[in-house]
Amino acid sequence: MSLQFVLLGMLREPASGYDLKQRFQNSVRHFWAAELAQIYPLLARMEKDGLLSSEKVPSTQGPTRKVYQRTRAGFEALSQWLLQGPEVRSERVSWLAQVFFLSHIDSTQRRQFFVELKADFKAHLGELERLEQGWQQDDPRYPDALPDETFFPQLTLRLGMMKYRTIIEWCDECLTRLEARD
Amino acid sequence: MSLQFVLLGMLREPASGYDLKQRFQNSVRHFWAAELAQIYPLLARMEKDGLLSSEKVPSTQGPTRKVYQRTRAGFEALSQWLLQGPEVRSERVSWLAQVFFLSHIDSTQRRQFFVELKADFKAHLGELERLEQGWQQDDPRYPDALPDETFFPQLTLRLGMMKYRTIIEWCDECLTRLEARD
DNA sequence: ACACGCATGTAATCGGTTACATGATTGA
DNA sequence: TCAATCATGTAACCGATTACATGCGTGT
Repeated sequence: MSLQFVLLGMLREPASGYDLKQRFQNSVRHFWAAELAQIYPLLARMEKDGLLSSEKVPSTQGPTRKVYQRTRAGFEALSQWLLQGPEVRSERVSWLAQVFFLSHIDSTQRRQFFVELKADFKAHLGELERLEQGWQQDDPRYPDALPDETFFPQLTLRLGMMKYRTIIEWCDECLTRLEARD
Repeated sequence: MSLQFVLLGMLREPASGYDLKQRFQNSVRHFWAAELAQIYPLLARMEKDGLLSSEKVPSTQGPTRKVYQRTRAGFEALSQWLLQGPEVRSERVSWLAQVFFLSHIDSTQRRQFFVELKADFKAHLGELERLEQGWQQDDPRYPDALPDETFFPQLTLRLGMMKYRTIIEWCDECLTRLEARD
């Protein structure tokens, strides 16, 4: 049910489903993704539940837009979610499961696996670093004097980079240890 | 579909659904979880697909056990999965989403959030550290002279600890930065 | 003429969780 | 007697993915 709260959080300013999907791309994408096919029905249900209100706004191109707003109840639900404390759920990381069983393939393939893994996460890290540079250039208050609404997003960005760097470091470590064993 | 491959990987030696669930608890639990209600039907389907074979073995207590074995095709499927390279999928981390929107609650509650988060991950780290100590005491070859079947699991354990330590470090950083802002 | 971006949605399916049903043996 | 462990499964539901359907406006 967290998508509901993510949508509520993103509706600081009114937006359509289409808008929200865009907002996902350049903010929470690294720890939360959602498709339009999931967003549209959920918005409808949230309106029915009184968490959102909507109004139709004609569009310059395409069908009329349905622009949603947070209601008072919506805001309450959001803060309740945050006040409940951190929601730490068990995650599923398939590439870690693959590492766990990597003894089933031969040693060149094993090394290759870590090389690819490292490349993947280097690419992810690069994306975040570019994002950071953008923010840095756009706002001289970056990072510690930022207003609350961007300071907390910045914290998540920072953890993302730290996490990716640990994984890259670990890949290197694995590669040297594998070579030492061969 | 990764659960399928995790099961194939765990079936290095024959096991029942119930056994497999136990094996989850003390090995892959930190990056993959599964309930019996998901395991039983999946095992049945995998047998139908020719990846597993089963035989009924009477039990000392409870109903007769259904013990599964990997077939040749099952082994092929597993190595194919590993040879395809790392499966890096987008993850959903709800507590990070909460941090992203944390500006919606007041500053004491915000700090409280990070305190709880840190405690949660310290507990997780503790579990892994205890697991490591056990392995260390059981096998003098730990960690670099271990046989392949336990060396790779050990790598995943190590990354788990590294990841949790970065998160804890980040929590501390967030707390000092928040105090500096207030 | 055709592809692309805007903008809305539905339907089928899949992976996972929660709750329920059954029944034997063992130990407090 | 009662709870726990062993051991199998089914059913209902929920969250997420993939595929499909529709149609306007703009630029090549």
